[in-house]
Amino acid sequence: MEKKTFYITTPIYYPSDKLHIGHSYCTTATDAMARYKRMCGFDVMFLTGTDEHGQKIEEKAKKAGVTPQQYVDTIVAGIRKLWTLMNISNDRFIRTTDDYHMESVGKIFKELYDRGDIYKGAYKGKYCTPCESFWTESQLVNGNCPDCGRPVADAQEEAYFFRLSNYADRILKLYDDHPEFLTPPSRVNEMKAFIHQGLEDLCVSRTSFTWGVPVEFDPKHVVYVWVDALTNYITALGYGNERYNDYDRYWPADVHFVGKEIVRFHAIIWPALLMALDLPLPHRVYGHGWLLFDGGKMSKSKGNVVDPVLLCERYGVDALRYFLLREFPFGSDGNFSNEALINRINADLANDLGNLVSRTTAMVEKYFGGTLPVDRVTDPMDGDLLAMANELRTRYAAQMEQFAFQGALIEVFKLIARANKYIDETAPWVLAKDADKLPRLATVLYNLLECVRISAVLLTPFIPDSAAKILAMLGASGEEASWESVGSFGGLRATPTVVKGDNLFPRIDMAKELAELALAEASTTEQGSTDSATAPADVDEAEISPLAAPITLDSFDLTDLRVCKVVDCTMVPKAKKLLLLQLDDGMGGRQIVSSIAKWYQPADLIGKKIIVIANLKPATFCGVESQGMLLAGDVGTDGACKVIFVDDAVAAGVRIH
RNA sequence: CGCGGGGUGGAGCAGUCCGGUAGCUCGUCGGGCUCAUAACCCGAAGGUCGUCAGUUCAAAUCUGGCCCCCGCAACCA
Repeated sequence: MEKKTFYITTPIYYPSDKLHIGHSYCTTATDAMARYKRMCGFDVMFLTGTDEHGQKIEEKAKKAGVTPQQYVDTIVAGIRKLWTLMNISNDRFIRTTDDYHMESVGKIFKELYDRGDIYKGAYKGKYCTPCESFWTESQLVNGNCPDCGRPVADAQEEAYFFRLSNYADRILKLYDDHPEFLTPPSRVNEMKAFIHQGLEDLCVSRTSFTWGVPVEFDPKHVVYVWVDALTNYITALGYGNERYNDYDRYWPADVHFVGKEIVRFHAIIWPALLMALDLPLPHRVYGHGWLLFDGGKMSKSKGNVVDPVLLCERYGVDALRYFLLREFPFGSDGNFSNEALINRINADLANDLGNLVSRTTAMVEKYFGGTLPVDRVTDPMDGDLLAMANELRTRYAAQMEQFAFQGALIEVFKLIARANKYIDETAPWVLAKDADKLPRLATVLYNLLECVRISAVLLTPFIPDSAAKILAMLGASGEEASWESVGSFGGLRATPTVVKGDNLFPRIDMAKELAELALAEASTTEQGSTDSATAPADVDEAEISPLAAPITLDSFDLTDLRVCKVVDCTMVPKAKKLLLLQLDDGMGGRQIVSSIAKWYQPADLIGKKIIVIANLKPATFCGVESQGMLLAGDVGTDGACKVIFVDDAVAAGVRIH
């Protein structure tokens, strides 16, 4: 009989920068699911890859002085290395710059055009002639070109459009007919609301850049992201190309794992494209949550991007994989913190699992020289443990089938905790003192080994290397390490031989580690960019950023600092973070905007004297011009700051030097 | 009325779809054990589940209003 297939994908990532922990999260989850399904006997296809075209890459490459292809090649090499490091078991890796993919995209675009689902229209926007760039309303800064600041003009560009609007009804029906299509369910409401706002046809080609798949029948156009990126899920199987021949075998996909920010593309645009092509739809799309850092979104400018490579090096791949999938419910956002990571490693992996393995194997060696004898004496007090072990696989599977990684791991660790308790209840060290009790002792230790074995098998998708080490200590391989063998208690042979290994997960000294981690992250951040040093994690003293490069007095004099009196202060309309300050600068007055509304009320500032960079080029925020910047010192990790106030004796307008 | 997520013991979270004794980890306090990675086991303190109202025999859970926090949206001066 043919094995049942299971096709699972991650999004293809955009290689404009190094990947961060958020990408690792999604990919690790996908990997765990793929490994789980393989263990259950499915013929699994696990696909990941990179989305490499587009204007942004083109620009980045230009800045770096390399070709776009050279640029992405470097980044993609890093990504593949990261997945190797993290033990990701993808079966295939697709790049949208792969020739076979580009060939397929060309054909798909043409087919959609021939079917009438793609038509030629005009893309309206704002055009900056000197920069030769199109911008949307929302990209403009103060109504001007965001690059050069010069005025833009209404313009239109010829473009091809996909008739997305035609599919609104069919997509709504899809959600109703197949409630499992998009999960968790909260995402469905969001999509319905979006569709009800009215779907517009989708721009699927551009002429303003060239880094993409050319439109075969109109070569000044390149295919824009949607048709190029989303179709990777079928081109990687060989749809429209000769490179692979797996489309019939694996399509439709069983599940696309995607971040919640791209649910819309996968739950609206992708099904619409497939409908237009008359192809079957994926069974499920799962929109997982984000990892937040200190409650805020990770971003480069906040300096809180967490580097997965660094964490793997310090704690091991399995510890990181375990943490990511145990700490956070997959469908919701989660707060990443170094403290939580270390805490989780210590509490679960070191204290509970690692220590259980250690104490169990140590006792088998100590009391029986490593091999259990065959004589047994059971006791009613074993019942609870055995019942739990018997049920575990069923409970675990129920969670895994819902992509509830956290729930599945909680189930396994309930057995691990129960086993630790069982040691206390049975007190093997007491049994060991009485030769008559040795059969009972052997039973106790067998029960423990068996629980360890079942746990290790079920943990394999999450912590593959460590689970393998545990099974090796028990001498369990082949059938004794199989999914079938953990369906009920007793799969381990009666007289196992055990070899105690090294500590699987050494305990981590929290205080010491947090301090070192803060330093390590700071140094990687500095290498990567000019961003200020990363936020200190639970370190008492504020982190002091490194001294800037020396300057001359002349260069300092370029900065005109003035004492200004705050005459009036109000909130900027429609802005949450901005205060508008009217200042007496001794030169007729000026206004500045400052993003300190979170920490200062207008009343806190009125009448005070502050220092302003007075010759800073004016800029506009939320439609309000700011003619300078006030000085303030950071006091927190979230941008909190204290304004520098000046002694009232200094008159407004005085230059600071 | 811009869109979305969230508010549960000191901290971080589960539970909310499918109402029925409020659970987990860490921390604190007390006890036990000595096989083990100063780990493990037991016990205790600590919560009006943001708030107001409604439905119900019964609400963290369902309904409506309000408050607060966060992300995104032209807000990193």
